[in-house]
Order: sequence, then C-alpha cells, then structure tokens
Amino acid sequence: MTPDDLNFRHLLYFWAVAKEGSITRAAERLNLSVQTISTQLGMLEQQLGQALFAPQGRSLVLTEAGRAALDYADQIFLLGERLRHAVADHASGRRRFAVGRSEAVPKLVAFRLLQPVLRRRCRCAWNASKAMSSTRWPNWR
Amino acid sequence: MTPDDLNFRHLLYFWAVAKEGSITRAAERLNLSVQTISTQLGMLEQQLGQALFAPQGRSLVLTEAGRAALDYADQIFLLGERLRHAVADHASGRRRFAVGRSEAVPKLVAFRLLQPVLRRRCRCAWNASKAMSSTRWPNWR
DNA sequence: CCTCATTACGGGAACCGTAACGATC
DNA sequence: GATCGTTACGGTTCCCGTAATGAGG
Repeated sequence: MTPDDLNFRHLLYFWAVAKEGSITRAAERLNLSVQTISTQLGMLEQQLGQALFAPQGRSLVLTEAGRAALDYADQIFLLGERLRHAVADHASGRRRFAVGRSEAVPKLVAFRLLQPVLRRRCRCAWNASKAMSSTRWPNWR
Repeated sequence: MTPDDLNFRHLLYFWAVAKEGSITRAAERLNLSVQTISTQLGMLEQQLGQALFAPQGRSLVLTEAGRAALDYADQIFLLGERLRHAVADHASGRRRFAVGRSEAVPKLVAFRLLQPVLRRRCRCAWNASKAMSSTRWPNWR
C-alpha cells in the first residue's frame, strides 16, 4: 500500500540514461547537469540494493538487473504519459473507450461487432502496443 | 521523451486518497499530515488542468477524470512494486523469465512446449493478470 | 460543536549546480 | 590532453508540519 520506497524521479533519470546510452547525453536531453544524474542514479542503485549499470571502458552498460528495471520503467512512463492524455481528453470533452480483443478475432470482424455502439464523428484506432484497441468520440452517450 | 510534467509523488497521494476514500485516512496510512495531502493534491489537479475530486458534502468523490487517472495510477504503482521485486530477484540470484501465450493455447500444452528449456528447482507460475505467465529459477545458465 | 478539507507560513530535507578529481581513450 | 564518470560542498527549491480558517453534519 505504500510503495514510496521507489523514487520515480531517480527512475526517470535512470530511464533517460538507459535510453540515451550515456549520462552526458541524458543530461543534455533533460537540461540537467551531469553530476546531478550521476548522484541520483547512485541513490537509486543504493535504494534498490543492486547495480543497474556496469562501467565498460569509460561508458556504461546495463546490468541484467538494469535491463529488467528498464522494461518496467518503459511501461511506467508510458502509462504516465497516457494518464495525462486521458485526463486531457476529459477536459476537452472527449472520452476514451478501450476494447480488448483476442488475437484470434480479425480486426474487421471486431469492427463489425462494435458497429452498433459506434456513433458518428468517432475516431477509431487499432493500438497493438498493449493488445488493445481504443476508440474516442466527442461525447459519451 | 521528458514526461517529467507528471509528479509521481503527487500521484501517489492522489492514489492513496482514492483508495482510502478520504484525505484524513490517506494521511494516517502514509504517516503524513492532512494539509500536506490536500496541498499536493491541489498541485496535481492544477498541473493536469483538471479536477480529480469533487466535494460531496464534506467528503470527496472521484470525478470522471479522476476515475480515469486512478486506473492508470493503479497500473503504475503495481509496476513500481514489480520493478522492485524483479531487481530484488536479481540480487538473490533468481532470474525471471516471462513467456507470452495466446489464450488459444492451453496452459498444459504451453508447459509441455517449454519443458525442454526448464531446469530442476524452477518455480513456475501462471500469472493471468497481464496475460503473461512467468517462471523463475535459481540460476540462469 | 465536531469533523473534514483548505489556505498561510516557517523549518528542513532533498535536489541541483559549481568545482575538483580519477579513469579511459 | 580530451572526454566521460564520480565525489565533495554550498545554494536554492520544494516538501512537510504547525497553526488558523471555512464548510458541512
């Protein structure tokens, strides 16, 4: 109930470093100084009790634990962005309606099945990233 | 690439309030003061440009945007906890190996298919929560 | 009146940048 | 010696608690 042991700011820095491949480039991307990233990254590793990067020459490579953490961080920040979009959609009066679909059901078949509940001026998007398709429309009803 | 517009600490407080049903109980649960939660919650709403709770009597109820945000927050903090567990597993020498499986493939069939790569002393868990099954074992090799 | 939630404000912790250092190419 | 990463230290921001206020039952 209290997962505050994980500092999501540190996790963001770790994520940026992993994506950019080096602390220097991550610092540029985040408009931060190199030292800040390095320090906070050390904090995260100490907090998790596990090294996430291993020095390779004068560069860094992900450890096995680091690769595992990166997978989760990817999903977490993706969800964070989706959260903002979802809330913004509510502000603009649009609602999101997500429908799960088994891979065994062709898209067109699913579309035909959903036809009865679709309204005019609805935007329909097939989003394969999470095996879910999402449809938006201007108003709920 | 820089989703730092979303403060995950604020999101945690929002999540706790939504789960507990009131700021007071959330403050007790998090060992924080009521004022802190209230302020930070206001920050989050201002940041998102949308109210997440609506005053109902002297209590609070989720708005529609709030319910949407809660769905995402649930997943985010669940992933955060899983991240910690995954990294902890690496520390104890255990590795997690996740296998995706179509619903059309029975579990026992999948198990038989995986038999050749399984080792002794492996723990096999069917985890339906994310449509994925995960298997752990003491060492990689 | 008692409880819940919201502002106002001061102390303190965490974050972040400047600087100096070690290591690798 | 040029670049990347790490450690040391001081300033600033943000967070959090005490106190005072308003609102609902």
